[in-house]
Amino acid sequence: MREQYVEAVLAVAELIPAARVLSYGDIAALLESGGPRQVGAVMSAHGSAVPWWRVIRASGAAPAFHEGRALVHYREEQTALRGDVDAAPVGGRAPSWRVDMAHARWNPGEREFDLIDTIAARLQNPAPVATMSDPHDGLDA
DNA sequence: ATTCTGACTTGCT
DNA sequence: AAGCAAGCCAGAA
Repeated sequence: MREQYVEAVLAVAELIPAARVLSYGDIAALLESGGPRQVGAVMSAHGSAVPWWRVIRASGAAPAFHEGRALVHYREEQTALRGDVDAAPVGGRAPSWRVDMAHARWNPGEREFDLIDTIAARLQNPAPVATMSDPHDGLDA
């Protein structure tokens, strides 16, 4: 997967405000590139440095294998949740709670949307900078 | 080139 | 509401 893609996904993840979330699929859609699984792959491998708990499954379920740590953050940020948060923190079974997507799903404002659009554009155009006024016609070599 | 796999989604029981 | 199958996208074996 291109390094650019990783950067783009992480960049979007960082834009998500506290107490709000986006699904893997949402991010793929915003970037108009790849799919939910690609975004998931990026988060899995490079997500540790960003607010990864704000990128979840479309169902509202927290990232697989990280439900516990995610819950800590949700409580901290007062993210809207549904279900029995206090019930059985037991391993094995799936958590009995979910993020309330209807209320916590983030809708990028015009400003953020532009920013994301720029990121998406850069993703498809490898070298958007410094080329337009540059007199170099062909890439020699 | 083919097959397997996964921090995913959706639709159908 | 919970489980299952199929679809999907890309990287790895």
